Amino acid sequence: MAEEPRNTGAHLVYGELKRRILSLDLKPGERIYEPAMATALQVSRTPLREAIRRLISESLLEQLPTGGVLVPALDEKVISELYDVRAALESLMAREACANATAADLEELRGILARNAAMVEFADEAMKYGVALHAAIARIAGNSWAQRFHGQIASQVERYRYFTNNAPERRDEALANHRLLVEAIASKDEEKAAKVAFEHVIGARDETLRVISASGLAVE
Amino acid sequence: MAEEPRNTGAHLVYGELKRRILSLDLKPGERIYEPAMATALQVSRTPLREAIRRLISESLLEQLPTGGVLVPALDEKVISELYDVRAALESLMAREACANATAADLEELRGILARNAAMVEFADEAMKYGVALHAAIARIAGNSWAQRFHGQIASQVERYRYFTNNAPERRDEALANHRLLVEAIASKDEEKAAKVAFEHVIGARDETLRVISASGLAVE
DNA sequence: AAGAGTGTACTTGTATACAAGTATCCACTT
DNA sequence: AAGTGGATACTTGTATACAAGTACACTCTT
Repeated sequence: MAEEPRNTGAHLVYGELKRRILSLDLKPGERIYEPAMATALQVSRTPLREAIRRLISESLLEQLPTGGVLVPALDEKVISELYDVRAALESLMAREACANATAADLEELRGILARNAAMVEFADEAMKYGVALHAAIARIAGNSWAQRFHGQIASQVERYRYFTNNAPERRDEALANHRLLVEAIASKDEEKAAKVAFEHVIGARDETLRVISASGLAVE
Repeated sequence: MAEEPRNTGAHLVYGELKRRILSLDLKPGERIYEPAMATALQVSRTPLREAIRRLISESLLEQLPTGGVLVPALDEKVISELYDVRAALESLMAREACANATAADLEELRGILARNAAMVEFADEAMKYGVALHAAIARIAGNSWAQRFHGQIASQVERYRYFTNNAPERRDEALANHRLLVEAIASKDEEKAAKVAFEHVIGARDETLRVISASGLAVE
């Protein structure tokens, strides 16, 4: 995850393309033509290709057998897989956070939790502190590979953001799970923490799948 | 993991560089200079750079803040992280295999197990069937993202191959764990399967760390 | 002698020209 | 009319030339 964003053109192009993909500004299924995109971004094909290759390696772009490149379609099966892997990773990080958390760390977690609770009626803020909690746990766990994979998963899931459920009762449930998680970490109960984290994410998965099957997922 | 290895020069170079990195033919800490490597591999810098970038994105190469590229050093902390993530992923796949395994799948797993048992006295063969068992479970689980990450982890671990313990008693223990795992999958006991897989890999981690601290890990 | 400054050799980053391959469209054949 | 053949326009893949930046050594100063 530790990105050194060296001010090279390829990195800027990477960031811009990634932003467009995650925001669905570049539509799923849409093909990318190098010359057109290069002129649009005002760079030559060389740094553009570098950015494209990197995005392919993260599955934020997809390579056709013949060599063309396109934005991957959205897919219900894939999102289920993503949440499952995310559950496994967050579960692991919760477990490792148990072993590593200092008193100061626990204070930080409880602080985030309190802000989360205070803001639970505001969807944006609640989401923000939820993410902050996960980030803090990831930092405490200190497993760079878990963080890296988790970051890739998060990027993927971002494309399905439209289908996540932010209803108030859902936020209450998340908050309750977060409380359980922090307390498990505080009591150094690895098994409990791992289990709570796992099931929390699985719950989010099922909820998202429910929203998708209700609202319909456009796949071309 | 589904790689379409299109016969492009960049892919060949990628494969060759990866092979050299994993075999420690390119030594940890060694820097890579594009012009020299390009002439050595008889391609221009363009496909070489493409391969290098891809390897960087998999952390099989490392980029210096100033732009140079080198082979990452071996590091005891990292290998612990790798095994932990691997444990989480294999645990997940074992769980998912429980849900998906057909009678034919179980037969396949038991077949591999039997061959593993028959060959337990031969290190290479035993290792081979161990890998085959994990591959079969991964296939049955059918989670492409878990497989993808697991593959990356496996590549990383490959560089530490020298430090893995292949002693006979170690192989017996692995076989016993594999038996437990297959039986858990056969009985559709997700929690059991997940737990056995997790602890099996954690055991391998501890053994590897023991070997490393005994034999000493050369870091420059 | 130690340090700062400068110049040179070499590195990576980018643009562009070219080669090879793919798809599409139209004419032509059956 | 349908299908096949080929020519054409356009795609991606590669090589190379060039620009920008980095590191290192050497000299000159103090």
